[in-house]
Formats: sequence, structure tokens, C-alpha cells
Amino acid sequence: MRPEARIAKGFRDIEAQELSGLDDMLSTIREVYERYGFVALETPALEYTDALGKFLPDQDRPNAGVFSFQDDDEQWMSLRYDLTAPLARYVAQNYQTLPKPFRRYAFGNVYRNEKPGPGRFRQFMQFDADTIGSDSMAADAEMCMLAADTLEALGIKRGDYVIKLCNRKLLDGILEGAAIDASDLANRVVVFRAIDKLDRLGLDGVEALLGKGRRDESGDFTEGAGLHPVVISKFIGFLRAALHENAERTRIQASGGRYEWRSLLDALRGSFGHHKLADEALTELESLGVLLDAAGYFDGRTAIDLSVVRGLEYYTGPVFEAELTFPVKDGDGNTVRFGSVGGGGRYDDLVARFTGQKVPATGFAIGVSRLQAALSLVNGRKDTPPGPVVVLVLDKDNVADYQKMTQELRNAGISAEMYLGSSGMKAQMKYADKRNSPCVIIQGSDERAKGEVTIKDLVEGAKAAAAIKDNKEWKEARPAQLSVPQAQLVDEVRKIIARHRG
RNA sequence: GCCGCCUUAGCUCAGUUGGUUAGAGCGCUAGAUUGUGGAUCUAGAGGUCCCCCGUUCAAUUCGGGGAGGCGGUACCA
Repeated sequence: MRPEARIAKGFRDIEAQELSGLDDMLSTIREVYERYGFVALETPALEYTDALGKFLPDQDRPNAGVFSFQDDDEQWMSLRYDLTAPLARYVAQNYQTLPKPFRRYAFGNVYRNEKPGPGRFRQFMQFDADTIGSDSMAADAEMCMLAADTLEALGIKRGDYVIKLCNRKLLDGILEGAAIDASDLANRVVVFRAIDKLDRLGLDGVEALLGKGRRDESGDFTEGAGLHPVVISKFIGFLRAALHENAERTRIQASGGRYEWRSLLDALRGSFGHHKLADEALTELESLGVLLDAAGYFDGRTAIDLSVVRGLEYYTGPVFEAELTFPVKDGDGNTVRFGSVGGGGRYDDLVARFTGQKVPATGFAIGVSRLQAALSLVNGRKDTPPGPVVVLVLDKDNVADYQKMTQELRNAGISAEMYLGSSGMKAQMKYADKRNSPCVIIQGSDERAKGEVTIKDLVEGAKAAAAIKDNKEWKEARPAQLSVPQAQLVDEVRKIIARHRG
């Protein structure tokens, strides 16, 4: 029984064209991160499951969302599902020797055993920056600025994105203010999740999820949080105000006005009264606001958005989300909203899992794969990367000569290859065309007798062919090719390449 | 995971009310053009009609199950 040649579900092959775009993206991001003073760190893709903290509660088995297996000694191992958990492990392990605060960046593939969807894969790349060991809001403010600078460095125009920020403590405060029992964790999570879906389902959808539940277009039913109608109306009122505030901010900033973010905080302060968590949240939000405002980043690049929830468990303070705000058409002409392309926040308890010592930390991660998908829809298809000069093989007896020529080109720093297949000249030309070669080197018996080589410029040839309708005519004209003494091979090829890359 | 839709050539898709040789366009290979890619014409190759079980004289077509894909939803620490 032969196996079927098939790729694993949720995974994908990435070809040369996309890889070169990815390289460009990664080096751009790296440049920005290094400018902010972060230092590189690479950790393994595989970790012990307990180090990642992903055992199911009260069970001897890892969470279903992570790819896991048992090693020879029956220890559970898992593929990393983000870059933050391995970082916490690394910091805990090397705490004594690291400079504190420790500021590092990392990029790499992470893995999630979840249902794949459009633009959602089970292996994808993240580019992460974290500051460990600082409880200053300045560290959080930097994350927002870093995010904005990075998106702009990648070519996303100001106004086409926004780094939204909020604070987990504020949400906790709202829950307590809404008289939800603090010990009722399950219900709190349901409420958070419902609010997190605001941008997708709208106020009505969230209202349904806070109450009895919601039936979607396919007829499937989602159980709701079952809150009392009075409590629900409080939430909806708050979210409606948050949306209204966002619209106001957008409108004022679009017309070049100055948005008074402090009045939003004042209004919240009034509505919460004296509540410990809410006070902390508002103080932190204000510090962040002052810092971002002073740096000039509160001009629409970053903004307080009270509907941001994210990070349902481990975030402990400020949370950020990078969102693309412009609509984009996909290959089928449908408008897609890409939404979130990155996020982060403060997590003060992750290292303490290992050491017992509370280590404040904050970070931000860009979803590289997702962002690249968005950018490629915006920028259209990139050119295929330039291929090698192809040395044609006309006489099989002279392979040694052809290969010598090829080496000559390579030694001169020119990407080149001799045709290694077995087909005739016509097929070799097609091959060079498909490889996107700048030119081919032809030496048949005529040229060899004269000590020459013929160089055919494929780029010029393509242009010439566009103007000529009759095949015989253009073949006889032999456009865009020249014969030169073999000694000048490298120089002439250099000229052609320079002409097309210049 | 749950709900719905889908699966025919390398790709995009027709089609068979259950019946002999299942089609198109594009792509691919070759010829027209003894040594020249992209135009044109001609020819050719390429299919377990997703898989298994059932109904039937006969299944790519009908029924059941499965797998894969798409969309929604849940999960996304």
C-alpha cells in the first residue's frame, strides 16, 4: 500500500517567493526590535510540558490544544504554543546571571493543536519582545511604541493600524462592580469571552452570550453566561459607551483635532467610585497615557479602547492589541477584515511559577504569518525571485566545458547553473524561463569553433517578442542575444545582470 | 468538538434522470521551426469520477459510514 502524498492538516509548504518576502519582513522587524535595545534569544521548539504549564487541571495529561507526546522515560513533552512560556522558563533557570531588567526578542514557529481556518494554521511564526523585571509603565508604553514603529517599518501607513490598549484590572473591576461572585471563575471566563467577541458579533451577539445564549447562522447553539438582565444591561451600556468613545476618537483625530483621553478616564473614575482594582487600572492607564502622549504616540497610532479583553488567564495589567483598520479584498474579491495582527500585555506571575519570586514582566508579539498574509493582499503578488544564469547543454560530450563555464560564473559571484536535465534545447530554454533566469549561455559547435559563447538576454528577449507576432520572423532576428569571445563571458553576463537589477 | 455545504485530469470546473469509449479551458509534452523560452496552429500524454460498505443485472451517479476541503460556531492558555 503506497502512502498518499499529503500535507498534514493545518500545515503548509512555503515556496521561494513567499520565503524571500518573509526574510525581508523578519529583518525589518529585527532591526526595529534591536533599535529598542532587545537582545536575541533562541529557545527550543520542544519543552517539557510541565515547564510550559500546560497540564490539564487535576489530570496527568497535557491540554488538548498543545501537540504533545511522551519521551522514552514517559515524561510529557510539548511543542511550544507561544514564545512567552519558554522565556519564563529560561529566565527562571538563568535568573542569577541575567541582567535585570532582561530584555530579549525571539522569533520562531509556534504550534497549536486547534482547528485551522482561513489565515489560521497549526504552525505559525511569532516575533516577540519582552521586558522582564520591570514594573514600570514605561516598559509597557515602550511595547506600544515598538508595535507602532514595527508596523510602519513594514510599510503599513499611519492611520491604517491602531495599537489598542486597556487594562485587565479594569475588566476585573467591572465584573466585581457588576456583583459577579469573584470566586465564580468559570462564569467570569464566560463573560470575558463574550465581551471579546464584540467586534465580530456586535452588541446583540454579546448580549445574547451574556444571557441565554446565541444561535449562529449554521443553526448551532452556544450556551450563554445566564446573567441577570439588569447585569447584562450594565455590560451592554458600558460596551456601547466604549464603542461610542472609539467612534468619537476616530472622528476627532480624522479631522485633525486633539482627542482628550483624560476625560474618558475621568468619566470612568466617576462611574466606578472608589474601587480598588478600578483605581489601579485607571492609574496605570493614566501613566501609560501620559507617557505615550509625551512621546507623541497618542495621535491615533495608539489609543485606549475599553473593549479590548484578550489574554483571558495570564495577563495581570495592561493589555495591547495591534489591529489593521483598513478593509482588504481577498483573491475572490471578498472584503476581509484582518483585525488583530499582534498583541501583548503585562504578566507579573509567569516566572513566579518556577521560582516563587514575583517577577514583573511585559511583552508584545507580532503574528508574522498573519501579518504577511495581510500585507501580500495589500501589495499584490511580489515578483518571483531572480533565478540563476543557465548554461545550456547542447552537446552532451562537452559537459565538462559547460560545467567549467558555470564554475567560472559562480567564482565571479554570479548565481549560475548548468542544465542538469536530459531534454533538448527548446525545453532548456523553457526551463530557464521558468527559473526566471536573467540570461542563458549557449555554446554549440559554431561558437566553439570560433572560441565564442552566445549570451541570450531573456528579459530583453521577452520584451522583443511582445512586439513580434510572427514566430519565424523573430527567430530569424534572434533578438537580445550576442556572441562574444569566451574570455569575456563573465564581463558580458555582469553587464546584463546589472542592466536588469539597476 | 458541534452545525451546514462541498470532493470528477496538475489547476478551474462541466457532465452522467444508474448503462459500453467521462469532457472543456488552462497547464504539461511533442511537432510545425537540423541550435532558441514568451505569439499561432496541430497532435499527444494525463482520471480507482475522495475511500469503504450496502442496494442493484449494472454505481462516478442511489443509501449508510469514513476521510479531506470550505464556511459558521466553540476552543485559542
